[in-house]
Amino acid sequence: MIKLTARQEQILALIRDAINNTGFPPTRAEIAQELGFRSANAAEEHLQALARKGAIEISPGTSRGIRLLDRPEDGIRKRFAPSQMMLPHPELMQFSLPLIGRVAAGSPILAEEHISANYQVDPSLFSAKPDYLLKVRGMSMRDAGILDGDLLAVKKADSAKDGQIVVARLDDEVTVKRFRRAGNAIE
Amino acid sequence: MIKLTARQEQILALIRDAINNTGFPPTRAEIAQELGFRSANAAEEHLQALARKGAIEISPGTSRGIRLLDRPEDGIRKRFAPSQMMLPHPELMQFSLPLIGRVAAGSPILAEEHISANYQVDPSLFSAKPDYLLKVRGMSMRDAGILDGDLLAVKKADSAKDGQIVVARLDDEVTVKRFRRAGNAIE
DNA sequence: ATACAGGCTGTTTATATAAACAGCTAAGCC
DNA sequence: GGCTTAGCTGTTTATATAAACAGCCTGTAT
Repeated sequence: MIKLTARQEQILALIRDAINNTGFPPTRAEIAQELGFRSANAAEEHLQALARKGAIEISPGTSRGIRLLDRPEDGIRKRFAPSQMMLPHPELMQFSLPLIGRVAAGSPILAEEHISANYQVDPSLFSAKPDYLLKVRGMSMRDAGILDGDLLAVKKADSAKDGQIVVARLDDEVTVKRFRRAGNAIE
Repeated sequence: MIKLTARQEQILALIRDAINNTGFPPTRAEIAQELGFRSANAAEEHLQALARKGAIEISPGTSRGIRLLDRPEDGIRKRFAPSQMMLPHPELMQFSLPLIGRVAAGSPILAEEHISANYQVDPSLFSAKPDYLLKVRGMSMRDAGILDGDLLAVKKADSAKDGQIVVARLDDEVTVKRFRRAGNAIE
């Protein structure tokens, strides 16, 4: 797929969110409102650009006729679901991680109510057992290779080493960051 | 949920198919055409009936504003539990990490409803046990080697070191970022 | 310097769509 | 019979929505 601009990635993420949250794709007007555009035509042009680049497919003349052309990315479920039922040998056992969704300020991150799903995770992918999964929103960690929509396997810990990527809970916010302490300052 | 008539089940199946095939719910007219109705109002009434019985949810005034309300089976907890009950050998123990999905404002992040799947995760890949998994969306962390669709193992922590990549919760959204504190400001 | 793409505002228009209203039929129920 | 529910046809209307057209601005490549 042709590379997208940052703004186009944002539009794409917004469409994904809309589908996940409402069950159907957004209209041009809804996209414009969400991003603060004064004209819905800005959204229209972004959609055209995304279609040109193969990120989405547009059904002409159809309201909300936006289709994501992402990879299915369901291989995870296919790979792991069966193994869970079998559990033949301990060494082949897979483990299941809860995917944590968006959380409002003040609520415990590991509350059961925030678990949107459980995934079977391939043990060979991790050196230590994570405690849960987080879906990444936004592009702020692009430089660290963490992209919008990423699933973060989170492991609880009381301390973090310098340079480690951690999930920090600051006040009401949970943030994924690379831990780097400079004197008393925490980045 | 109130029991549906055969015809209503058919409508519901049609809606499901439409979403799976096109990516968005059908209009009244499309439902009518699919089933051979001469009037789209027949579809409208079926939708109203389905909404009354709790099978779907309708967004008034919204095109294709149909949302399926069937729970993707609450077997998440059931599937999740077994792997924890076995734990044959401590040293071979695998762990199950839940993939957290969408979470409404104010709800606990690890709620069962937010777990979209469970992944089998290899404990050997982590130095510490993550708490959950997050799926990365977008390319914002590309420079850190975290790509779209990646699973992030998130570990809860009370503090973060400078440079660490952390998961931050802003309002309703979870963002993965590199933790960087400059004086009182947190980037 | 000039062309061009990305990203917008603003306006307009044809049409897609939800949704109300009026009827009609068959089956079940008291 | 009178009443209700499911399941339709047919018509109408207000609005939601896609999509074209005209500009403007800012980089960046040529």
